[in-house]
Amino acid sequence: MARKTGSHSQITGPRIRKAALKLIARHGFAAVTMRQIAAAVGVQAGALYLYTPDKQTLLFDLMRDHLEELLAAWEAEPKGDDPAEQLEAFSRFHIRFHLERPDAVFVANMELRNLEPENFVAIEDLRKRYEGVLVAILERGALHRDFTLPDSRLAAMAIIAMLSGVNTWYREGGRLSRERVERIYWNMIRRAVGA
Amino acid sequence: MARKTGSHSQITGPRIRKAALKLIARHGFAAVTMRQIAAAVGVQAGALYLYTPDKQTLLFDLMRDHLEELLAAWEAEPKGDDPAEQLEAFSRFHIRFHLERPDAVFVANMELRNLEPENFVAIEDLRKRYEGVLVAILERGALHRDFTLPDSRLAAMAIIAMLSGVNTWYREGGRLSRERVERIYWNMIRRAVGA
DNA sequence: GTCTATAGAAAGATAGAC
DNA sequence: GTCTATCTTTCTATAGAC
Repeated sequence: MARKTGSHSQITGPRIRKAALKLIARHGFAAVTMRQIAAAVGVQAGALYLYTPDKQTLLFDLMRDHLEELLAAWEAEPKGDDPAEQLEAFSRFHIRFHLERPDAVFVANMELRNLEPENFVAIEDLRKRYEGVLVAILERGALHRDFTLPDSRLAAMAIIAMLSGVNTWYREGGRLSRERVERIYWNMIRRAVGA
Repeated sequence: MARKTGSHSQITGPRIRKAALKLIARHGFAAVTMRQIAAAVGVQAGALYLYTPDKQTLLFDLMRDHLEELLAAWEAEPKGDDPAEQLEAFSRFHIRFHLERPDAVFVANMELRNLEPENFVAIEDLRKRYEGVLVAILERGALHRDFTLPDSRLAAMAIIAMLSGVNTWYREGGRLSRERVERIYWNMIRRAVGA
C-alpha cells in the first residue's frame, strides 16, 4: 500500500477528535487505546502525538470544548424576559443541544473520573457555570412569585437530571418527535415548579 | 513478613466485592487493575482468581447482585393501594435505596459499556424490570384519572432520571436532610404528574 | 505530516510451592 | 487459601526514516 504524503493537519485534527469522541463514548476513556483512535482515523498511533501531547490532554480538550460550546450556545439562544419563558427556553434548549451531540454529552458526563485533578477542577467550573444559569432563572422566578419552590438549587439539580435523561432513551425516528418530547418535558417542569 | 495461613473464603469474598465496588466507582472498571483490588483487600492478585473466574465476571456479578437486591427490596417495601400512594412510596424508596449504596449504584449505571454482550442483555433485563414497576404505577394512575399524563413511559423515564440524580449531589450531613429531600422531590413529582 | 520500529511499563491470568 | 514468580499480551509514548 502506498504511503500517504503531504500535509493534512487541518483535516486530521478534527477527525481525531471526532473519532476519539465516538470511541470514548462507546467504550470509555480507559478502555480506548490510542491505536484504536488512530485506526479509526486511518493513521498510525504515533501520528496522534502531533495533535495532542498525551491521551489525558485529548480527553480534557474534548470535554472543555463541549462545555464551552454549551455555554456559548445558551448565550446566543433567544429567550424572553419573564422567568417562565426563560425556563421553557432553557428546557427546550437543553434537550435540543444535548440530543444533537450525544457522544460529546456522554463523554462530558461520564469521564469526570478519568480527569487528573487540575483538569477536573477546570471542567467542574464549567459545569457549575451551566447549572448556575438554571439556578438564576429559578431564583428570579421564585422571587417574583412566578414559581413555587422550596429550594431553587435542589430544583435546578432535579430539572437538569430529568432533561439530561432524555439522551439515554431518545432515538431519532422513534415513537415521539423531538418537538413532542420538548413539549411534554416542559409541561412536567412547568407543573413541578408551580408555574 | 509472615505469610497468612488458614481459610478465609467467607471473609475474603465479601471484602473483594466491596473493595472492587469502591475502586470501580471511583476510577471506572477499565482503569482499575486486579492488582489494585487485591492490594485494597490485602492479598496478592492471583488470590482473586479463587473468587472470580475473571475480571468481567466480577463486574457482572456486582451489577447483577445490586439490581436483584433493588428489585427484592421494592417487593418488600410497604406501599398503599392507590396510585398516588404508590408513587410516593416509589419515589421515597428510590432515593433512600440509592443513597444507601452509592458505589453500587454508580457502577450499575456507568459500567454498562464494559459488559460483554451476553452480560449486557441480562443486566438490561433487570433494569427494564425496575423501570416497569414505575411505568405500571403511572399507567394505573392515568387510567383511574389520578394522574394527568400524556405518556406514561416518558414520564417514568423522566422521574427515574430525576430521582437518580440525587446521588450525584447529596452529601450526608449537608444542607438538607434526606427526609427533606424526599419530601421536596415527592412534591415536584406529584405536581409534575398532576396528582 | 506520517510512517515503521521499539523502548519501557504494566496489564490479566496461570503454575506450582507451602 | 494464599503466596511468589512469571508468561504473554498490550499499552503509551518516543526516535528516526522518508
